[in-house]
Amino acid sequence: MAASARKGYHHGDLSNALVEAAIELAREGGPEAIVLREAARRVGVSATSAYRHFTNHHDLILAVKAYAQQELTRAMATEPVASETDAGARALARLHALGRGYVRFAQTESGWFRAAFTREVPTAVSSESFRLLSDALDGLVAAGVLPAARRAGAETPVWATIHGIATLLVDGPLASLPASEQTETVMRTQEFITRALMG
Amino acid sequence: MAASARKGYHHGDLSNALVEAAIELAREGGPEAIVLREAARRVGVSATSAYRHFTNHHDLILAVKAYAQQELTRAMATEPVASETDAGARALARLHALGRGYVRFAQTESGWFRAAFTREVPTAVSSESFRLLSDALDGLVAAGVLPAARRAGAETPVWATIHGIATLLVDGPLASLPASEQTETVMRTQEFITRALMG
DNA sequence: TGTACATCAGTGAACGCGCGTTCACTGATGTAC
DNA sequence: TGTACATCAGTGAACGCGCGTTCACTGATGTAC
Repeated sequence: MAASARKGYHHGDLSNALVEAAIELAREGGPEAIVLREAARRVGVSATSAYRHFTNHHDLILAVKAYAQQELTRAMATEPVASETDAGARALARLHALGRGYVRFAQTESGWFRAAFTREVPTAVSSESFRLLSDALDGLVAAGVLPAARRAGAETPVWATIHGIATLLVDGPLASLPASEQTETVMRTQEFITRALMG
Repeated sequence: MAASARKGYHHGDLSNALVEAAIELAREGGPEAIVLREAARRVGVSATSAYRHFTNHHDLILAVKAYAQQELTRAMATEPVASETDAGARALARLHALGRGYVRFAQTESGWFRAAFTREVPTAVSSESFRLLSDALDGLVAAGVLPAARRAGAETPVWATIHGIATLLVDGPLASLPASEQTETVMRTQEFITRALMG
């Protein structure tokens, strides 16, 4: 059911309605499931009408990809942070929360997660989520727990590690692991990151 | 050009010829490019004939995926190892070579790399490449450079890190980085792993 | 050594599918006078 | 306040595409007697 039902011949908010339908398709089946005709069908509109609002199929996918990236960022930002009294531990807890949010998003919204990284439509790094990570690393330095000499360029290896575990668990050969082992694996990976940064 | 040209009505080695053609398709365009009809076309045979050797399209993809995993393992195993005199450094060099091989394979044969991890046809972990990693980690313990207490379950975080960087570089948002920065990034990631294991 | 016959490995035509996209159109809306 | 008309946002029919797969078939091969 589309967010805004039609009122008459003109829809009024078709562009948004189509994107919303496409987002739902991606949620259910990942980026491959973003089918222009199906999105139009769900909104209750002819397939052709989409071309008044998007230049083509890729354009629609792009909109969904942007949304999925934004949701990933939100999952990272809203993941609860373990409360700690020590400043160093607090900074570390913040970093871990980002990682947990990332992996959890991949697990609970794997369709969106895959859409956020679809090759179909190449995009640059989402600067927002990269910023969250940067800030958390800065926090580690400020708390005196990460040597400043190691700070430069630390984002990428941390990101790679979390992205790797998320991908392997959700999309890859570790998907068949029982849930308890998946959790265990994620925790070990977080410890791994901790040690790499300040071990 | 198929490896074994036809001689008459019967091909003689059609099953292999089709797999080889499919492997080449994947090399050029990744797993999505594995098209049964196209493989048959390249071998010079009717599309229908494939069904004498494979139950369906997925079956063909599976064969290609297995091959790609095997090639990945081979790339890891054949990557030159930096020579070191110290036993600890030697063990570490071995681990680094595996990672370099992994990333290099992803970069130079990205079609195969993606095929090795295609969701289209789910498979378990390739035990061979996992074994290489296990052995390298055992080597670190034997050389006294990785504390035995940290050995258990170390494979996954290391794998995740390398897999993550490979994926981001080849398939993802880091693909647009200039080559020199890519190399730099991979090196930093290797150091990151080193520190996590023995820092 | 020859022959009947089962089996195997190919063939070509066709089906059904669903997609993205184009085209000429029409109904609704808003603006100039 | 009413009307002409440009513009905007929809429509339905159709195209072309290429895919995986099924079907009834035929040519080649090998084995039993």
